[in-house]
Amino acid sequence: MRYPGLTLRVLSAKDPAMGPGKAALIEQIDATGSISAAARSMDMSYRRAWQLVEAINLSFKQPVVVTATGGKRGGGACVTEFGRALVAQFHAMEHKASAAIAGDIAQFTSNLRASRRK
Amino acid sequence: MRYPGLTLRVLSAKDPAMGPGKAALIEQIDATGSISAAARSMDMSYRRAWQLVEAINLSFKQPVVVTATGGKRGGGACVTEFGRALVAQFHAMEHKASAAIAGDIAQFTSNLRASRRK
DNA sequence: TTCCGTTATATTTTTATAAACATAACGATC
DNA sequence: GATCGTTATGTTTATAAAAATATAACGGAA
Repeated sequence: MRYPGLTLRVLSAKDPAMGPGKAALIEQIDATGSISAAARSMDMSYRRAWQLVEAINLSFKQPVVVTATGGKRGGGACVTEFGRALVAQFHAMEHKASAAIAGDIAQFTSNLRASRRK
Repeated sequence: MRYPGLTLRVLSAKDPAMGPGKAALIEQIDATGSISAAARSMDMSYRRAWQLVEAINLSFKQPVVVTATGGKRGGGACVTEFGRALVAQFHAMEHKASAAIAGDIAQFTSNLRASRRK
């Protein structure tokens, strides 16, 4: 769901270990089995995706994505059970927080001006 | 309150009309009576603060900050009652959302590695 | 009419971020 | 040992964001 004109960062960090973008990347890696395929599907450069994966793995005590090089299909990447649980918990937090303020959204957005042109 | 290693954007927008930074700026303008004093207190350039104020006022149907030029003390800026209500509601939403996931935070952050040194 | 601190705005410069490009290494398969 | 798609990494270029710099205008007060 998309809300116009409002950013509510309930939690913040200068260099967050997890966020909407990283969660989406992990899910695409899980769906495709490789960093490069995930990057393609998200219209992201492989380099950027790989750097995000590196940052994610360095942030947590346990690995979130494990990779393999070479082999019959060139290699690949897998999301660990720990990683899946992490993403699931992240989404659960999103939903809880979102539900808690659902009633306020309409009131708030009613004050927004209809989008001005350029 | 500050949480490490996690960004949870419950609401998002490409060009948000309101967020933590803008709310803080409005509060400083309200406390100091001028955009320039607010900018100084936040270690922000006057230009940047003014641009944020302009964007805020353009975003909402009613003015949030009203300004005056010249005069005995050079001019100044005031936050409208509408603006104060807006900021109050924003913080109320922050608190509601934060409270809704307070129980998940400790669990989540326990998975974070102790901050690696550069 | 000169002074002051502020609002308001344009222009330039710097910095940070992202993108683009290039290439090495891996290892199973044939 | 040649091939293939992937991981892994360095280097360069382009773009965007921020900062710095500069200046005009405002309008009371002295």
